[in-house]
Order: sequence, then C-alpha cells, then structure tokens
Amino acid sequence: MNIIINHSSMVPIYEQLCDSIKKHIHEGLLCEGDILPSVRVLAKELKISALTVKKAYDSLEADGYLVTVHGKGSFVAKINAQERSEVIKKEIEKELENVIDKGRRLGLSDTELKEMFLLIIED
Amino acid sequence: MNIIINHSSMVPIYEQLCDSIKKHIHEGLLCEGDILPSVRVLAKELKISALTVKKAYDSLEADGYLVTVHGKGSFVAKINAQERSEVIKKEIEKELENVIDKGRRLGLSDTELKEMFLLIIED
Amino acid sequence: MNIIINHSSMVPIYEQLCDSIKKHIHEGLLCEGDILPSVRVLAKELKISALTVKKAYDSLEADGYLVTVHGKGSFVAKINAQERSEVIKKEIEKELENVIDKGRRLGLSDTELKEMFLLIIED
Amino acid sequence: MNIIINHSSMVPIYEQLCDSIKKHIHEGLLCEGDILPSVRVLAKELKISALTVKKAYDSLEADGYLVTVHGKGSFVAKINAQERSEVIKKEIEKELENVIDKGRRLGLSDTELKEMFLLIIED
DNA sequence: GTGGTCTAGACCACT
DNA sequence: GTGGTCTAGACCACC
Repeated sequence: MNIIINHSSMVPIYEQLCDSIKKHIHEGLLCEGDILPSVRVLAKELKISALTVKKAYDSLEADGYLVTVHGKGSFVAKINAQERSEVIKKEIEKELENVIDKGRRLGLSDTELKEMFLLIIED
Repeated sequence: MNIIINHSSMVPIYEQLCDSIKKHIHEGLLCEGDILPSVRVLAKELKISALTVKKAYDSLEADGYLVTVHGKGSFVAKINAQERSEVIKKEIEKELENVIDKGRRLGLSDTELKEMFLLIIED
Repeated sequence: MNIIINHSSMVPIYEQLCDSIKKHIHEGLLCEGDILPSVRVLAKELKISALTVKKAYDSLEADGYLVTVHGKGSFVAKINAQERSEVIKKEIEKELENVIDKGRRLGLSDTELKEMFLLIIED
Repeated sequence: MNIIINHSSMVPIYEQLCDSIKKHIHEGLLCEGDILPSVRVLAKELKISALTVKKAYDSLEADGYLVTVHGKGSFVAKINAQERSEVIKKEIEKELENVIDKGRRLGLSDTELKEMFLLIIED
C-alpha cells in the first residue's frame, strides 16, 4: 500500500490517507472488488491509530469509493474509472474556484493569479 | 459594517470576521485611520462573543491591517498599497499550493491541473 | 509647557505627561513653588482628556513632585535638585537592570549587551 | 516544568509563561522535538485557565518557538541557534530602546545613561 | 487523550 | 466609554 503519511503537515492524517487511497483507485492500483488491508493492519503499517484508519475508511465509504462488509473487510466499490475521475476533478475544480474567487475579491487580477499558479506548479 | 457570519460553517467565526474586514479594507469601504466598531459593539451587532471579535482584531493587528490603541479603539493601519498587495499575494499563493498539492495527491497530472485552472479563470 | 504627546506610542499618555513634567522640573524649567496649568487648561492645550491630565498630576503628587491645594491649583513641591535627580536615576537604573537581567537570562553575553546598548544610544 | 506565576504582577500571566518557556528552551531544558505539557495539564499544574496557557502557546508558535499538531500536542520547534539568537536580540534591543527613550524624556544625558549602564553591567 | 473554538461574565487599566 | 486579561465550562475535530 505504498502510502506516505506526513505527521507534521497541516492536512489531517485521515485526509491524507483518504486522498492516497483515492489516488490508488484512480490510477488502477486498486480495482473494483479488491480487498483493502484491515484497519488494524494498515494502522500498524503506517504507525498511526486504528481509529484514524477507520475514520478514513468511513469517509471513503460515504463517498462511494468503498463497500465494507461486516466480518469480511472493505472492498473497492464498483464505479468505472471515468466516473471516478470526474468526481475527483469536480472536487479539485471547486477548490480552485474558491481560491480564484478569493484572490479576485482581494483585488488580484486574473493575470497575476495565472502567473502565481504557473510559478507554483512549475517550481 | 454589513458582515455576515455563518455559524454552521467549518470556517471559524473569527476567521470569517477577519476575511470580511480585510475585504472591506481592500475595497476601500474602510480607509487608513478609520476607526472600527469597538469589540463590544461589533460583538453585540453580530450576536457573537466579544472575545471572538477581539481574537479577529488581534489577528488583523498581527498581520498589520489594524492598529489598536488602549482605551481608544482599533484603527485601520497605514500601509501602502504595495505592501498590502504583497501580504495578499502570500496568502493566495499558500492556498493555491494547498490545492495543487491535493490535486497531485489525488493523481491529477500537472497538465490536467493547468487545464482546469485556465478553464475556470477564463470562463 | 512645550510638551509633545505621541498618541500612537505604546507608552500611555498619562505616563508621557508625567515624564515630561518630571523632565521640566529636573531641568529647572519648573521650580519649587511654581504653579502648573490647571487640569482643564493643559488638557485643552494638549488636546487630551482632562481625566488623563488629572491622573498624571495625581501620580506626580504621589511621587512627591507636586502639591495640590484644593481650589488654588497644583504647585511644584519642595525638593532640592539633587534629590530629584537621584530619584530619576534610581528609576532608570531599576529598568536598565531589568532589561540586562532578561538579556542574560535569555543567554546574551555582557559584551553583546554592551554592543547593543552603545549601538542604540549612538545611532 | 518548574514555572512560577506571579498573579499580582503587572506582567500578564500568559506573558510570564511565554518568557519562562523561552528561557527553558534557551537553556536547553526543553530541546527540539520535546513535547510540552498539554494546555489542560499545565493549566491545572499552574492553577490558571487553560485558555491562558493556550494564549501563551499560540504566541510562542507565532514566534516560531513551538509547533502545535492538532490532537497530538505542542512540540519545541526546530530552529538553529543562530536564528533563535537573532529573535532574542531583536527583543532585547526593543526593550533597551524603550528605557533609553524614557531616560532621555526624563532629562538624562546620553553620557549619564552610558555610565549607569556600564556600572550596572559590570557590578 | 489532544488541540481549536466559542461563550458569558468578571475585573483592571487607559481615555 | 475603550481595550487587555482572566476564568470556567462547553462543544467539536483529530488522534
């Protein structure tokens, strides 16, 4: 499960975990029906609390990425890759929109915003 | 002061307040030297705790937006447009970085992110 | 009464006023028995509140610089110049000691402290 | 944590706390990465409000002394000795300036101030 | 368990 | 009147 957790990041651990698993699914490293590591196993592997892993799995289930079967484990849910990709894009688009709006509200021009964005993404 | 507080937002009240005041200053509704409502008055007006308003004012003072004089009140600080602009840029840059990081964590390529950004900013 | 009040200084106005009057007395611009401007007159002249002037006079009386006679006014008290000067020196010495102590506590050497002091006083 | 709080001092409790912790860090009693007592624990120990401790920790974090991780605790930040030294110098310089200003306001000459300073630091 | 935020009300210092 | 500080206790998010 090649997942890296950054303990000193401002992003909560459970969210980093969610994002990593979403990415794995998106890239096809995890496919429909695949079983995920148990909460306890993954917690041990990543040296984080089992409750934190549980929270991530719960969140992924709520978003339709996983299906959990009591007593058996958690499995990658059935959605086709394209749909999944769309969901992710929508999520990021929404956040980009928010930042752009805030920038404009604070008086930055679109040109300035573009320059900032390109500078960051290409550093 | 035409400020709207959303009590059910995940954004802390004091932060919503900061953003609103920054916006007012930026748009010229509040100018250098203008006095702000006293913490108690604004608290009453917005139906929130005076301490919450105080926290927002403290944060704005730390960022150089306000100057507070004991026993007199809080005033819009004197910064030139360029300095203010630098502060704002730093803030937006930080947020852009966060979104780009998240996009990458979710498996989007830099090319995809760029396309999304340009599409949004030019619509 | 050539006194300058800095409204944006961190030093309280009443303290600035005290210090200025002490200095006048120390320099002999105000001598034993001289009458000071009435609270209201001085307040008007300096464009500050009469209560603030009153507080300064009270403080100076408590320190033995003034004597106030009800219905007549406030007068410079009788202490010889040398005594007065000693009081002021004691006050400043105490504050210098505090800063030096704090500097040492935080790990600065006496040489560093001396350099800093001389740099500041000669700029 | 061997910290002493003086409730009747004019120095705010949260500031006394800040100074004590800075001192501990500077003296090496608290080292990079060390965890500090939780706000609640320290509050109980010192018999003060948890909010007051929180305010001190916030201030130390703003000054780069601490890093706080949500749900985990506050840790001594990683700064090299030189950076830390710069911060301390700035702080002491500011205080020296204040005392020198006050001395001048009270009519002491720079020569007198220098003599007093050298006498104190060499006693 | 941890920190993050908010409240309502108190007392003090400054104007 | 103003801001500055402190308290005790609450609820939430995160680990």
